[in-house]
Amino acid sequence: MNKKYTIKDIALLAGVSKGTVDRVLHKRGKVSDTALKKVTAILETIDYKPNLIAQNLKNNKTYHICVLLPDPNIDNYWQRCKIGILNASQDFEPFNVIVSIIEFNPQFTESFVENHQKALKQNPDAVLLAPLFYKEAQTAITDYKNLNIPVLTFNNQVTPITADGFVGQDLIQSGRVAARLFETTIRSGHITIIHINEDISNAKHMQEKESGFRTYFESKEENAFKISTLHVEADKLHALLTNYLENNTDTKGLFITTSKSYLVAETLEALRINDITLVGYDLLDLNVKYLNSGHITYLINQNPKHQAHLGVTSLAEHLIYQNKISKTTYLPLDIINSENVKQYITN
Amino acid sequence: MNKKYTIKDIALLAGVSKGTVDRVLHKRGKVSDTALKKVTAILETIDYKPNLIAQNLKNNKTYHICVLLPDPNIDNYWQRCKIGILNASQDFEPFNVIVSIIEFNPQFTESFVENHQKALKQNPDAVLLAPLFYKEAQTAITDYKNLNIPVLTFNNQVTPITADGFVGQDLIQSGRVAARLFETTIRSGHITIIHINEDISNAKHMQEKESGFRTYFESKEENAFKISTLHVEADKLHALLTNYLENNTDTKGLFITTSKSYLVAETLEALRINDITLVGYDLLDLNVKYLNSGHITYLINQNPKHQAHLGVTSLAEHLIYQNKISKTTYLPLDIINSENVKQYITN
DNA sequence: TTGAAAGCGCTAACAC
DNA sequence: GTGTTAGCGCTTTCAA
Repeated sequence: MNKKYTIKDIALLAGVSKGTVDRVLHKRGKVSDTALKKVTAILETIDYKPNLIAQNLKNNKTYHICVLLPDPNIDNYWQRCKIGILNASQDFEPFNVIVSIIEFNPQFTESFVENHQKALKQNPDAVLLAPLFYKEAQTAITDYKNLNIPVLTFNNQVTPITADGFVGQDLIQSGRVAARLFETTIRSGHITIIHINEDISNAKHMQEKESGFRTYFESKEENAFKISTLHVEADKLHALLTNYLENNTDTKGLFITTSKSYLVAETLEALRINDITLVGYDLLDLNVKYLNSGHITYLINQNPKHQAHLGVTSLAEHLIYQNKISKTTYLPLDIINSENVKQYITN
Repeated sequence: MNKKYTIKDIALLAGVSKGTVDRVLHKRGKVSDTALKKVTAILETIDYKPNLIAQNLKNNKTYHICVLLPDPNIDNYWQRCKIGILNASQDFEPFNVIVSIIEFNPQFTESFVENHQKALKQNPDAVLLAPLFYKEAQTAITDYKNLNIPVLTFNNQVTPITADGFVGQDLIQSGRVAARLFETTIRSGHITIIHINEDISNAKHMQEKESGFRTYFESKEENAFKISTLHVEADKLHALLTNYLENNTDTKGLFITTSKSYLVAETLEALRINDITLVGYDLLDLNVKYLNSGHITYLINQNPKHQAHLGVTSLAEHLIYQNKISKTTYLPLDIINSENVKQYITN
């Protein structure tokens, strides 16, 4: 029988008081050798698990988690992150965890720095942040560490970073997923990787995806593909791509490394091109529209909502239950086509 | 300021005792009109949310959830379900929820009936079951309903079923996902749907997938595909398929509606056929092996682990927090290729 | 009909 | 060092 033991039971068995048992369990010292031995002896024979509920009932302190992320109004990608954060926030409300969201402008490092200061002032018990800017993020993390505040990063993995953990995706592998999709869909031919630069903060992201993409093909014995790379500013994309496609009529695939693949789809639609396989990222409304129209063949879901949710959950459980924060958590790389997109959006 | 109100606060504000407030909150009657009015007046002005933790601390009754599923040793598909159940079980251990797993033999209806009786004897507070056999499942559900025990079904959606809810996948849509995968990979040609019958319990499953698969192509303006269907017993598959492929050299795709696609891959490997696109279901070890070797092109993940986890979670939260059990929960239809399979297995 | 009081399991302050 | 005690928020019993 696996009876549920309580502190009271242990105290009774060991012939000491609850207080002593508590001191032993929490290694708070001030316990005689004999008492210590008696209690540990009991603890070894039974399977004692503290009642986490009761533990937290007493703890009427409220925990404060601060999340630092880009303003979804400036970059829509972050909207779903915000939803994930709000959901997680609700989950932990009964445990007296409050989550405050601070938004910065992803176009300016100054905005990040400034809002990081704002976060510091709130004196949070834990911080979740999107380390868009390498240097500034590093400094911010050091600030928190000095104050002994646990920090978790998400979405952008910047190594070597000194945060307590990271939640996100393996971007190299994500490039390989795209590569394999092209391999099965077009089998051979010319594929162009398009990096759409809106702001510098994405550079690392895009580069890793390209690296995974290329090495996938390079590691094959026979490589039937020709790979090119194109860097474009969002506002010049239409003109440049139109021109590019005219000069590269052998183009069979386009791999867009950011969430702006709808911009490319718009161009293809305008040019009435239907025979190019387009693989991009993220379930933005506009991307989904073009996925359904067939202009985008596959989207890889970076699952921002789940990332953020997991980040908050991980920190909350660390605060409440003293759970360890795992160093690296990689989320699945979801492959989305027109037929399975619905469930990913509604969930 | 959104202060956290407690029953004590309300009692103080209303000038009554905690007991009375509690009676009002739980509509247990035995409250005078005046007291009732005073308390409800207060409740309307403030935002009171009971502390779920404290609520459950008192509840030293343990909840018992019973899960009825096929023996994973007989059909390996259910192994990951079991893991999901055990995980969820751990999550709710602190809340005094115990989960017992009862396994039946999916090859015999009698085994289901017999084990259902075993479950009944345990007098559980809630039941999660895989309704493999329509008629017998229906009877079982009625039994539980008569005893006022909430029942959730998972994995197999059998309509019209009278359970309180269902967790699983949209199988029609799942067939459409496969169809779209073939459309992008082979563009045109002959595809054969293979139903591998091990036992009758899968019939409905396979039929729905086929239906979704076919209607996807039928709804297109121009249909470049020829679709055939093949029913095979597992032990006769190799011989029959070898023969079939000899007589149907135009075969470009094979869609396997069960988790046994590795059997087909074995045959293709033996015949040294590499140019047939194979789409199957589920991340069984053997399937993953052939996914990595390239004999299987895509797998659709039915996510048994998540299904079962969600089922147990949903029931546990119903018992603990009186959460409603949602009528239908559809999980995402994950598309898996050799490059993203890893994250799905380890998570 | 109502308030007072005990107690769920755990923690922490406080006497001894 | 150690036991006792009060209290976290809520439920439930019991007297009044």
